[in-house]
Amino acid sequence: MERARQTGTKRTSTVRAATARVAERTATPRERIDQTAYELFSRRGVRAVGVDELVARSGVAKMTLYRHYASKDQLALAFLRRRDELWTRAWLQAEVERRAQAPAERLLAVFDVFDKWFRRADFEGCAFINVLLENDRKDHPVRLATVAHLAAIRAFLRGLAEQAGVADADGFARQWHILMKGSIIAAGEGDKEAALRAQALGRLLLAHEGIAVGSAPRAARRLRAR
Amino acid sequence: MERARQTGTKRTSTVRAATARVAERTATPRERIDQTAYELFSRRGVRAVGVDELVARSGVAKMTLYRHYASKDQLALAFLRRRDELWTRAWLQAEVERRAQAPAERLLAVFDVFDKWFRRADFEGCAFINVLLENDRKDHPVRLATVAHLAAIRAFLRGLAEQAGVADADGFARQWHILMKGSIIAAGEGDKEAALRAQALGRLLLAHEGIAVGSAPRAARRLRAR
DNA sequence: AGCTTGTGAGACAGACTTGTCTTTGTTAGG
DNA sequence: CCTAACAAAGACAAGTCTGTCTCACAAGCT
Repeated sequence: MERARQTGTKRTSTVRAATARVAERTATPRERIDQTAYELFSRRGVRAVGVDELVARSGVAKMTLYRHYASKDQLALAFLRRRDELWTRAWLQAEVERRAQAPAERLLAVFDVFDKWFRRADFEGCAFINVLLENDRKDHPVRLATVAHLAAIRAFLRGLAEQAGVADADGFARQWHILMKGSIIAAGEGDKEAALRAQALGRLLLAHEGIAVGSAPRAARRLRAR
Repeated sequence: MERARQTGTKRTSTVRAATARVAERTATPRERIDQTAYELFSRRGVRAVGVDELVARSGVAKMTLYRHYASKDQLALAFLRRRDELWTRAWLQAEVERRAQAPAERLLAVFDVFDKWFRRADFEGCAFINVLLENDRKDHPVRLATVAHLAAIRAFLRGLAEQAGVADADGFARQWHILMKGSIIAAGEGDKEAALRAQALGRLLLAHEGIAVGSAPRAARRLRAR
């Protein structure tokens, strides 16, 4: 079984070998831990990142980490909360609300934001889905937390659906979320147009609900025309 | 970090402790290995299953496994081929073709098959997605194989789309696959109605392509009515 | 009978895992 | 200035991981 896990930085045989620092040296140890955990867990999942690497890259002593977090699981839970703050709220929701005003337009804007995300060279996939699937036991607290954070995304969608006047806002939000998750997996396979494909399906759903939206933006029309 | 990985059978501290046999004793060692790997990898992914457990549950010596497969990665590749044979072709495709004749009806039947799958108590998720996401390196051979197997599923969808007279059959198949993958993740979160939600979106897409299909089956109408 | 081949059982190596402990600074507050 | 608290570095424990090795045994073939 191959065990190399280099993420850009080369790694020698020993764990402690020159691993690039991920967090600034100026921040407090706690902040360096959180920052490093965020970047490593986001990209590779919780399981694939060891405490040793985390400690080495944040430039912090292992005992310092274990003083702030009782276990790696606790750190994982803190990471998921941070991901919810930074990714779901400060990024996805904020970008969506910045790009459109009307609720239906905001729902469609989700996929405009995804489109830019999928085209980034360092596209990392959805950390919640990654952590959800890497945990086989259904009752594991880390897994339960990811399910809750995914439900929080759905709550945002449901709010928009209600504002848009959808009858069954919960069912609508679950359908919209299926489009989002499906497109993220497709993007992980390498399909960079996945967001536009999902958005086209979203337009059909909005139309079926009798909700008017503006004409398709240029990018979506380009996809349809090819 | 919790490390327990019990899957129904209780496990004591030592790996070799009484683990239930998964494969019949009558089969050849090679068959017992393949059978055990299929069941364990399908349910928990490759990473989470150790060679020791694999060996204990198949009732085979470790050296016997390593005589047939040079490494765990090679065994994982064999598993993916077997999953393609048993899950994709002998199960999904066969069930779809059994349930409907017309290509558009067969596309919709995918979600009828998924519906029964999602409601099974031992629903295990899509092994291809699981293996895809548990491997961070994009060039890893196991990851490349999963991408190929997912593309094989899409090829089946594309064939049906062509028969149904869809103009852009590849784009259509990718959209349909997004619905499938999204619904699988939703089912993994616990939404047992996910297949019907995705099917409703599929109906909208077929209608948009100008393809006539029969009325919604009882289950889908029930979902819409609630 | 003798020999080859495959097999089960298990010890073992070397690396990696999480988490604890000790020792040596270093820094901030009184 | 002195002390208390925090932190860095790293050894260490106990267990896991993949993969190799030996040894005994059993079936099939010549």
